[in-house]
Amino acid sequence: MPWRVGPARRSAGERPDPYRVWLSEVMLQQTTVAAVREYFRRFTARWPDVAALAAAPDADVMAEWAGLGYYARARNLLKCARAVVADHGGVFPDTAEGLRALPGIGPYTAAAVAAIACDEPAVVVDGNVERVVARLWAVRTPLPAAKPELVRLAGRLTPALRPGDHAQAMMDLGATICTPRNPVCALCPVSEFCDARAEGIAADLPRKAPKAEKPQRLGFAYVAVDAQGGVLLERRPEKGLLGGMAGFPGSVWDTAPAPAPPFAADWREAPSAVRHTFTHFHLTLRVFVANVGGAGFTPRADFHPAALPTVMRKVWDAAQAVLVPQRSV
DNA sequence: CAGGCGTGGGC
DNA sequence: TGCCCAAGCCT
Repeated sequence: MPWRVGPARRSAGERPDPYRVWLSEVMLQQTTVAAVREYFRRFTARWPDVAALAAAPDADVMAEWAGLGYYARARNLLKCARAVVADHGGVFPDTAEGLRALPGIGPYTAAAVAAIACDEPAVVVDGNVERVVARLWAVRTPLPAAKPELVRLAGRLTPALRPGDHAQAMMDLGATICTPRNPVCALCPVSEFCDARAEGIAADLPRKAPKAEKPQRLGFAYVAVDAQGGVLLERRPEKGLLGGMAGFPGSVWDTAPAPAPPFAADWREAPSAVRHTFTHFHLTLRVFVANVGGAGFTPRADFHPAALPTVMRKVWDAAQAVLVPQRSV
């Protein structure tokens, strides 16, 4: 990964920049490396250190995070950066315990940053490590009940020397070889020590509690565009789904919402509804469009669909089918 | 403390 | 296609 410090520079005594390690680890929470790479590049180009990020306007950071998901991470990212500047002189704490006290840094991220950036032999346990350890010791207890046991076992493997490299090696092993389905045991460097492999149950571990079915929800979204191409946007409340992000006005999203246009107009329905799946429900949005102006519209020059969360970008895309073409300003 | 909280990719 | 999920945290 581009933000890593390679072995040559490591052996020269160079440590990774804690700011970059922290930023990458927060972005990687529940998110794949492929999805993170470009976001990491843009964030570090625009805000090269924690002081620069701390000084950034909220809306700029939320817009840059748009599309990456779990937007509470972006809100906590800013809170954390500002806390580091305000309470720690602009320097990240150099222990897992100190890091853990900051917003958006939980047990995993605190341990990962401490191990990678500070050489602290912290026990780093993410989903990959849980899987690798559960297989090595053939732990049959389902998650999340097995978590404390898996942390204990992971601690047995954690070395005093190069704990950061160890943590990343464990996670890379889980991401590339000891995968959730079809683990490639033939390529695994520790297959001879793996109890699950010996028992022929590697692919069945770790066991997990069954997940609840996602309910269907419905909603109405309204795209108003004025004669100059300006659009009506609103900022969503700080807490809850898509908190703090920009979006189009609309109804609540539940089983039988009432239409909720922001004002009376000749609303025309887009031919195709938007379908989108969130963590805990499926959503179908009917999209309505009107070519009208009004107060508070965002000028076309300030409107960037890429700064919208993905579900809202889908609404914008669906609206194009019934938008009267605008003359460019 | 179980559930809320996004998204894109892989199979 | 639809379902699985991925380097979790917060309340």
